[in-house]
Amino acid sequence: MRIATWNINGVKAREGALKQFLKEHQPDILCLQEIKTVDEGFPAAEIEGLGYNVATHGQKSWNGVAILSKMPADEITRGLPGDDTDEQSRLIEGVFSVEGGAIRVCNIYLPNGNPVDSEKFPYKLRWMERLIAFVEERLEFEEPFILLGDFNLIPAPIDAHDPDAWWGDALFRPESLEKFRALANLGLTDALRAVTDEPAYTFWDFQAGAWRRNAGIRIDHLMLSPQAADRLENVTVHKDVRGWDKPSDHVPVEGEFTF
DNA sequence: ATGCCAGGGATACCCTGA
Repeated sequence: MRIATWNINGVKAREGALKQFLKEHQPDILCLQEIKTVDEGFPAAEIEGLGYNVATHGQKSWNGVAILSKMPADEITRGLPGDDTDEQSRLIEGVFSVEGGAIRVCNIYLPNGNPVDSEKFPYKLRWMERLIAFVEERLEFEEPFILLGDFNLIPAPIDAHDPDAWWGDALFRPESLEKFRALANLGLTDALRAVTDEPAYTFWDFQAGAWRRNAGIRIDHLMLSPQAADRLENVTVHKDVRGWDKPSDHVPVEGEFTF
């Protein structure tokens, strides 16, 4: 089974690219972030026409996440617990039956957190604390659990073309990375780093010729419970997608599993 | 220190992203 994540940066602007990717690669599950629409605005009929089930957790203008899957989900959960006042749509989780059991796929769009002297940075850190509590509970199930999406976190200097340029940024601040390590230390494996020690970027800014200069960062991740990590075969970063017409600034990252 | 570019929504010399 192949499970992918892609920050699509607006599903309405990217409908053509989304269809092309689904047709070319046929992932079993594709998790989207930044759909930037309410549920009713998602082109569900078109995607269902390609053989996918669609579950969305949308929001007007910003954020919004979705899970596309060839098999229907047994269960869908929307929203991150822990703060009833948080209205941002940044988490959707699906449970899927596989041979011999079930897998749980949790799709997140973790807050960016910039600028760090604004409310956005403490919101990011609090969101990560809520995520850690949520994942801790999920791991108690001791089942294949895949936490994937746009983490807005650069895990290590190797994950940036120019790490010095990111010093002080919310994506690379010590406070942010400390929480990322706390999350990983619950027992999650960074899938990409389980298969390669080489740089592999997933985001290139639209600005300043970042793509042309390969000035990228790795911020889209698949984090695996032990039961999922045991079944990991390979990870593919679909870098070519960044070169398509009217691309998103992120590219799809796909994990291949034996279930 | 700022804008670079892009999408959204309603058309704003505006907001957000990373």
